[in-house]
Amino acid sequence: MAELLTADSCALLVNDYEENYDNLVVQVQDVFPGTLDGHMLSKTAEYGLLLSDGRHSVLVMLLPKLNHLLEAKKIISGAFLKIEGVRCRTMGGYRVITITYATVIGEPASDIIGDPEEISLKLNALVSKSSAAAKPKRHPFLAQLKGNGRAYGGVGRPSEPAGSSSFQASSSSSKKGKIRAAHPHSSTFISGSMVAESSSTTDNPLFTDLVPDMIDYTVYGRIYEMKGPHSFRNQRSTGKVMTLVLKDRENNGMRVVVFDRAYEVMKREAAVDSILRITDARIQEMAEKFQHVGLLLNEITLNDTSDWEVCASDHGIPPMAVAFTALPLLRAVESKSRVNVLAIVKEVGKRHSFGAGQRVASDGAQDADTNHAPGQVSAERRRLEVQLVDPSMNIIRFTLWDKRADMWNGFRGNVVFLKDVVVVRYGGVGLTAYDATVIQMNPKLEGVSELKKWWTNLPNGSVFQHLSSGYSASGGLTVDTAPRSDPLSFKEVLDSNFGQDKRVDTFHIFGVITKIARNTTYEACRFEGCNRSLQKTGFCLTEEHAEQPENDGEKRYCTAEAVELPLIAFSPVGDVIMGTTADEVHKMQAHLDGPYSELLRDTLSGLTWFKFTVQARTRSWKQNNGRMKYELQYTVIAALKIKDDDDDDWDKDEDKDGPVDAEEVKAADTEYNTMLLFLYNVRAAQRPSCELCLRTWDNPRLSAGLSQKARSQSAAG
DNA sequence: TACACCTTTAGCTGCTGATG
DNA sequence: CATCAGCAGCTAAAGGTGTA
Repeated sequence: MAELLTADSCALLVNDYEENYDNLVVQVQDVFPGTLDGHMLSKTAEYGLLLSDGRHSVLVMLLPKLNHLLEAKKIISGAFLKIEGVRCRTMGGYRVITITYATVIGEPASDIIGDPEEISLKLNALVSKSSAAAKPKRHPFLAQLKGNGRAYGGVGRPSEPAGSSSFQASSSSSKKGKIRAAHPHSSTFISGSMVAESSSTTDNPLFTDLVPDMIDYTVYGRIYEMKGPHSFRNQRSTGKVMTLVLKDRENNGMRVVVFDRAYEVMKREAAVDSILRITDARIQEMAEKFQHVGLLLNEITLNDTSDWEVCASDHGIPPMAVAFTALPLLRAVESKSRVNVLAIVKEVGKRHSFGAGQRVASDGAQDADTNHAPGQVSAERRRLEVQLVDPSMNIIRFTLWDKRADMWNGFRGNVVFLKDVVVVRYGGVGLTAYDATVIQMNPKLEGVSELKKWWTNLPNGSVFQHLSSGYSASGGLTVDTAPRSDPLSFKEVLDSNFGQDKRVDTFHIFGVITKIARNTTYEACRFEGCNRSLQKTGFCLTEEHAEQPENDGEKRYCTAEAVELPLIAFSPVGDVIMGTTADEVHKMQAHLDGPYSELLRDTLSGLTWFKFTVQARTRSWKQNNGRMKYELQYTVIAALKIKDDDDDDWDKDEDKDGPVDAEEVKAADTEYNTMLLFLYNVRAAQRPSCELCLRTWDNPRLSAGLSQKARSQSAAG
């Protein structure tokens, strides 16, 4: 049995920063749940193993994805484990070894081979004599803060009394020698009997070297987190506080608490990823309630007298090591979760300006009484939509609001790093920047150059799959971004539950416009992205747009077109449908017999096929009688001219989401219903009633489906 | 004035839960 | 001199386009 074991494998695990092993076999001495103060460390249970090579034993963590080996009772005391993947970190002054890949070999032995002595994982950090030496630090993962020792027997074997030789205690029993704080690149190999040696870190101390009340030091760290400031109140005082998490060059996590004026300066000058120099700031033991996995047990506090600054140099601190969530995985992520994303900017939409009132709650109608009176001047809200891609060939929509939208400075092809971006579910999965979200263009992070290379070498005509079911028309995103590639027939749309209840669905349909109405334009605010009308009052009701730019007296026009189903298309999509800008259409409209009728004739020729991207959603609003009304609505959010015999302007390059060739058009012709787009006049006199709309369908089944849908929707309201 | 359609985030409140 | 919760869940507050 003993011959199975690899000699000195425990020492290898402790000292070697290798991540892969071919033939490292150890015996499982013990299995226990990883706890901190009696609590499981995370929602995913994490387990610790005491592994033995016959001479020594070492405490390791098991990556939760290997928990199935425990559940299957394969990893039990006495079992032999072939370790193939290992991750080794320094945390809280301890070596934390995590087994990332292992297989169980052979049959478990009935007893433990030899009389192994547990190797301490405590690093020989520099400590002051006053406090830290007297109060031994605790292993960040496995220490029992109440000093009860390791919690035995959680898995695979019956309960056993908590050993007096707790993990912490065993570190003090390291009579055999201490482990040197091995540098990752150090080739020094320590086997069997280990050499006590103190690290020479006085010149450039690590966070592990800091102890309470220490003075005469300077440390450097990279900001990983920035929270607050938020208000607090206690018996003695009230104030505001900001908390940072910094990591030093060996990835030790240090909490930094910023008080008083210091947080104002910090907020102004520093950001996530900034390097901070801190000199002689107060160090104190962290209150238990703030202790957290990955953080040292001491913290630094800064106030207005503290000596710190943001540095330009990284002082040897490696780039941020961040765990990213790949785009396709976001489909499975709970709404409102915060994730980190590294992706390529595929498209940047246009900033859209709209008002901030008259909100009807998306979930439930109860708070709809916050409705604003129409025509009242109100503040502006701005939205920007960005499409991100990664090598999974998926696209996701990233939304920014107001200041965040203004501050966006990314372009197509940029690598963007989003830290703590929020997963939202609105028409499929999307991302929204919240206050805490950190946005960095072209960051210095691992994986960035690979990502850039992937984007640069992407073959032309590559097809992306959209994870969001849609995006906003007002974002001005190009039509080559397809939420779904296959077009639906009208019947399929009408028979579906698209857009019902809280669903927001985006899909494609093919169609030919056969009827079009006049006077589909109105004079709009001249501020970019704002579609509000100037017609009634002569000024924009958005407060910030009160002063209209002169523009040589030129008016700016927007299209507000409604098409049947009922479909709705505003600028800029309306412009695509019309084949010209709303401004031009408006000029033409002045002379009905001139170019406008030509435009209509061309548009209605039946030769121009469109691929429409349509978004279905149920809208709700509060009626005057206090009851809610619901209506299913179809909005055109993108229109792509896919075939026009007379039109040489058809830009083939525009169609990047897959070939839309003659064959596809033909398929649409035969497979799908011919869609009659009746662009009716929004003016009352010429606006057909709903009944009239329905009668224009030549397919009675579709008409029936539509009117039934309309009935059921109004019945719901 | 009523109706139809567009649809988010910040900030506050109040609870958490093992232990004796 | 020492100061610090965190989170889920709820709610307020934020305009714009148009017609009848």
